[in-house]
Amino acid sequence: MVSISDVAHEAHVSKMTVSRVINHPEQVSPEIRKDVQRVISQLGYVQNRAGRALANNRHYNIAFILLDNVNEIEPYYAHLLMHLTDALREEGYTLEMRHDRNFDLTNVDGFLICGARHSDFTVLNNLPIPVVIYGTESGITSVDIDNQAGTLLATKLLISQHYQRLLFLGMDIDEPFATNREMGYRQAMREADREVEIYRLPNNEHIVQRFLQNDDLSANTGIIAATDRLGLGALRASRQQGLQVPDDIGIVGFDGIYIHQLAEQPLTTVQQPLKEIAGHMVQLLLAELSGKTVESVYVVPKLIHGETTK
Amino acid sequence: MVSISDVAHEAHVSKMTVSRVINHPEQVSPEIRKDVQRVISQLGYVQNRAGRALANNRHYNIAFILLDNVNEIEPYYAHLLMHLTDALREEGYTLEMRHDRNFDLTNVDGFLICGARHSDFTVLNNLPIPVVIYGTESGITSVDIDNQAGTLLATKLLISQHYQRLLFLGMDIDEPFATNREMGYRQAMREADREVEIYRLPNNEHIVQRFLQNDDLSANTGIIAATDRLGLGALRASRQQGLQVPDDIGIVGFDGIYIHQLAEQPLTTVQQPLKEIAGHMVQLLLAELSGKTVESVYVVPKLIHGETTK
DNA sequence: TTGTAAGCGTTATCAG
DNA sequence: CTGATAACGCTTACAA
Repeated sequence: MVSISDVAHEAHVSKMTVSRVINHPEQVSPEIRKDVQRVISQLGYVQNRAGRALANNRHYNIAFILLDNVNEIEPYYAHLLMHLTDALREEGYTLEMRHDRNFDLTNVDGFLICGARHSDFTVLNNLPIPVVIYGTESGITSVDIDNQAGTLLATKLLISQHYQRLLFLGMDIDEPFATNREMGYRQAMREADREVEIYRLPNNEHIVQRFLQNDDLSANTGIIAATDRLGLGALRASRQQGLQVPDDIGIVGFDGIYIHQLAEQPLTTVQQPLKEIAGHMVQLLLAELSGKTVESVYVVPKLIHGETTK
Repeated sequence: MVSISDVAHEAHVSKMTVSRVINHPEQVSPEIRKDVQRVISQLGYVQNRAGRALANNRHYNIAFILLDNVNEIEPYYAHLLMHLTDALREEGYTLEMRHDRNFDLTNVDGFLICGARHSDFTVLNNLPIPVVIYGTESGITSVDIDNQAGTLLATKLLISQHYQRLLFLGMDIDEPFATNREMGYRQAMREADREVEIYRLPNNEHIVQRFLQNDDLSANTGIIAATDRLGLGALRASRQQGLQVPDDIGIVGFDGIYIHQLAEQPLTTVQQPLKEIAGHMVQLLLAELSGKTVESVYVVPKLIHGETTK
């Protein structure tokens, strides 16, 4: 493996000059800089991360902690992970995968956290290294979609398509994203001067389907679902009752990764822009690492039109 | 952060003795060893990986490369990843996520690869660091399920449940796992002295469903699908034709992660034991890293009984 | 069995 | 703008 010394020797400069060309190029005279850069690419030199880590008292390693139950891991985590990986790699960082609540600080510069529940936040708030969560919680740097804006879009779409009864399938958990998705629906209904109708259920398509069996979904019902899995259950219940989607029933899901495509009819859904989210998470974390104060970021999600709305 | 020197000082020994207690405890006298261990846990000392990496010319970092198209990432990769993470972490290694074909050797001790296609193997064969793939390819250390044994099980199940027409829904790609799954079906049919009926399709439930619409699935058909997505398409086609599953039609999928549970009726499927696979992959890679010669491993998958067989 | 010295590759600091 | 030196935390080789 070619080291910085090899480059220095070959370029007839000191190791420090090479180091500077890499880290503070503006501090090196143009000619020498060019020369060193040429030698670097000629020799195929790449920084040794261990050496740099030791010198900088940094590890160039970020732990990505997925706190959801392994058996409940939704496909979109895999996509978020890939995007985080890319974003970190571009900045010279490694992503270390984890899924425990130890928050072990060993050999890690910061945490990216996903699936954290309310009960985790006291711990997270007191960690001595930077943390960015995917979700919403005051006091912690976070990136999230504007969940309320998402269901607002969804509900308005169904209103504009003249569905009469408009019901919301929410989640039976008390987490900000769940509450916010419900609020978007409430807001749209209020603005349209319509009566709300809300059910809160576990995030499982089979349960939803069974639940809606007992409900006469009569024609012209619009269903705003807090997740694609809930939407999928609604779709199945509708078809089971012999109703046509989207002619009789309109359905909009939420999340827009994988499940909406796998459904019997592709779901119209509010899509989480995971690449954008990952980018923000990494940028915020790196900013915190370099000592800056940062503000949480909220991204407005977009409607993806499938075949469950007109 | 507490370092090896702190421990050495506190325990009134040299750094080397501490190092030995960690790496070669048998070389240290019992009393001193105990004493040092006490100090270690008292101070909460943990090895700095960068220091160790630099001294050992190792990085303690393994790249996990997911070569499938990002948009086609199946949920089971997320699970495999989690298990690989755990297994590596237990051995003191970090998992670095990647999904490109650069095979960049920088700061990495080995590769774990997933989704490699035939065309990748010439490159993989000539890498200067250990590689373990998930899949089958002679010449490269690999871990795989015995795909043929899996479809053999699946086919035998449907035969034993007295389905008359037994058709195989295979994939339209020319990769060993696809071929082997087809061979398991062929073997079972040969042994039962039955005629084979094989269709090869893209791995997409919508396409399969459309394809089978034109086929009169008349009662008593058993369908062996090469993947759960294909099985899901078969399930939908059956229901669309008004046939009862599993009374009229029996279906067995393959993979057994996520999709089989999301289906309208939980699919009977051949499940990939991902935790076991991840464990083998890591063990083989570490063995190679320590210079041992190793043999590829094949794991026999198990049938999971859902509601698409009797 | 234990300790000393040197070095892994990099960068911060300070001197020129 | 450039270079010499020391230091980061750890381990190998050698000495005691």
